[in-house]
Amino acid sequence: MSRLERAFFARDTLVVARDLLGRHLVRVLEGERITGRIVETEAYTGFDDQASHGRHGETARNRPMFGQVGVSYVYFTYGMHWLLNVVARPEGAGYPAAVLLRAVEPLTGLDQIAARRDGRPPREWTNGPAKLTRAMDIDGGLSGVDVTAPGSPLCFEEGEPVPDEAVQTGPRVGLGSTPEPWLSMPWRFYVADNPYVSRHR
DNA sequence: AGCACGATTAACT
DNA sequence: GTTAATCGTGCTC
Repeated sequence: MSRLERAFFARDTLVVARDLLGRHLVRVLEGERITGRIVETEAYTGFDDQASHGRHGETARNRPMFGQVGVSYVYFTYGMHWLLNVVARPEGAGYPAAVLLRAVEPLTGLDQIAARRDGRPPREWTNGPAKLTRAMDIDGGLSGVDVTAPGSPLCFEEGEPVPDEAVQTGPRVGLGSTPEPWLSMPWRFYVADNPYVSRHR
């Protein structure tokens, strides 16, 4: 299975978020591959997106969002959760942007995932942004990783693209007090009727 | 220096 | 449906 190259991520953030559906997220851990089929993403883009971590400018935390595309951005939130993004924007675009990985369908490394998600049914292993990082042992140490570099502990592979009729969109999740119109922008992408898409209120 | 809150989850009633 | 857990970040004083 071939790896997604830098050019894949050097496109409009919304296009990349959409195109990541059906692709495989690969975590190489102690020589073993934990992989999942991506079924849910969200786009965060531009200085004006009031929901994006990049909205107040560059800081030590959000630095990857301002850097090269195809690099991971992993951050800590709610005092206990790590969330995984990958930087994506057109070449030469002068703004921060990234795609949040919200849910995957487990494919390989099931034993490793099960061990990290002990006691829970498979459906709840990776159906949420913090669940998948827990399942795949992803934390802040994996922020700023070039996912297109050979031998990287994190990468993306071609997988099988999802046809338009199987793609659904909607507002992004968990934005709380974010003002309109950003609160309602349909920048969440997910595979229709897939049991691993995250559930929420 | 202090403080409110978050791109969430799991355990309750 | 409601709420506690838990702490780094970034804004305000």
